[in-house]
Amino acid sequence: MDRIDKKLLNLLQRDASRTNVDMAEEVGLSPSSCLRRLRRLRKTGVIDRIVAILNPARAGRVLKALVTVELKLHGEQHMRRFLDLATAEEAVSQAYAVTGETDVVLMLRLRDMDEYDALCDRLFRDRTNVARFFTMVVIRTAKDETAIQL
Amino acid sequence: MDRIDKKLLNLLQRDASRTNVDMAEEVGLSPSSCLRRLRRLRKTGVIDRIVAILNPARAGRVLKALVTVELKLHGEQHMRRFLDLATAEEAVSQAYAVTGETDVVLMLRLRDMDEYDALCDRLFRDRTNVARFFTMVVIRTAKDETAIQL
DNA sequence: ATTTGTGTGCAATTTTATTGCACTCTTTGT
DNA sequence: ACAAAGAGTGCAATAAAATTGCACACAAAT
Repeated sequence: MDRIDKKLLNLLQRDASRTNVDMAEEVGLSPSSCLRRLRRLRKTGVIDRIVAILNPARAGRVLKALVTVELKLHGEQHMRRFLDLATAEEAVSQAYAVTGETDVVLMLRLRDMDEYDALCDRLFRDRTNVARFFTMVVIRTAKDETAIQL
Repeated sequence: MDRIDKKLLNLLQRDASRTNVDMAEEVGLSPSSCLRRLRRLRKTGVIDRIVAILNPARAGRVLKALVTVELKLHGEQHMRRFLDLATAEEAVSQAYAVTGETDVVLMLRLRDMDEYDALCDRLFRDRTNVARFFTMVVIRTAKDETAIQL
């Protein structure tokens, strides 16, 4: 992981659709040498994957919401059961077990409030071990960055 | 946005490093026709960008934390000022203005607790208009999905 | 000094991306 | 109903990029 690798990773995190030839020139390497570095970065797992990021609005998920969840029973198996339940939901894009005031935090991407309502039914009511939950609807997204600064 | 477009988007959201030829075959189109669809999806902004997702641990950001922030002054300009401050921080990967108990939620990716400490100094103390903040350190990431289900 | 391992550039080859073209199908206007 | 226009497709030729073998350079270890 030298300076050139970091440079490549920064480029890729911003735009991974560029050609190898193009990036090779930018970092000052031959295309073949650059390609070997890229393959190594993927193989060693520094690069987890290359993906397309869609425009949520254009993809039909207009609403974002954060939900903090407090469980009734806090045992490992109860925690896991709830996380499994949440993870299986399409509308749940992030799910974390956390320290602090609550046990779980979820990030939702929703089509509309009906979907929210239905989701609450499945995750938070009935017999799902949830003591309390607080929903924060996202008004403005100031930053939503996939890149990690190196 | 027909069935084939959706199929392509789903493929790309999972793995955008595949070749056009490869995907063309999977969706049952000729490479040229498939390429034209991909270009259209990018041009119209359905595909926002293609990026590399790094392994946070291997990239040196081991800790994740969520912070809910309550501001003292809630005016538009105050909100904006705080969000600008937060957005400028490398360790802040997501920043949202939200409804509910708090005003702002931040997602942090940290190298260590020293970085957290320094960040708190810059964002939450001094004269930064923060009334209160609660930090939830992520214990387990059950889901962290960039894809949007179509 | 020799060996070993890692990284590099060059050049040849294979694979992909890209483009022009003719064709089909659907929609729109007359 | 019929012609025109628009959108999308496959094919084939061409341009560009990825991939690989090879010889060389450099550094660390023996």
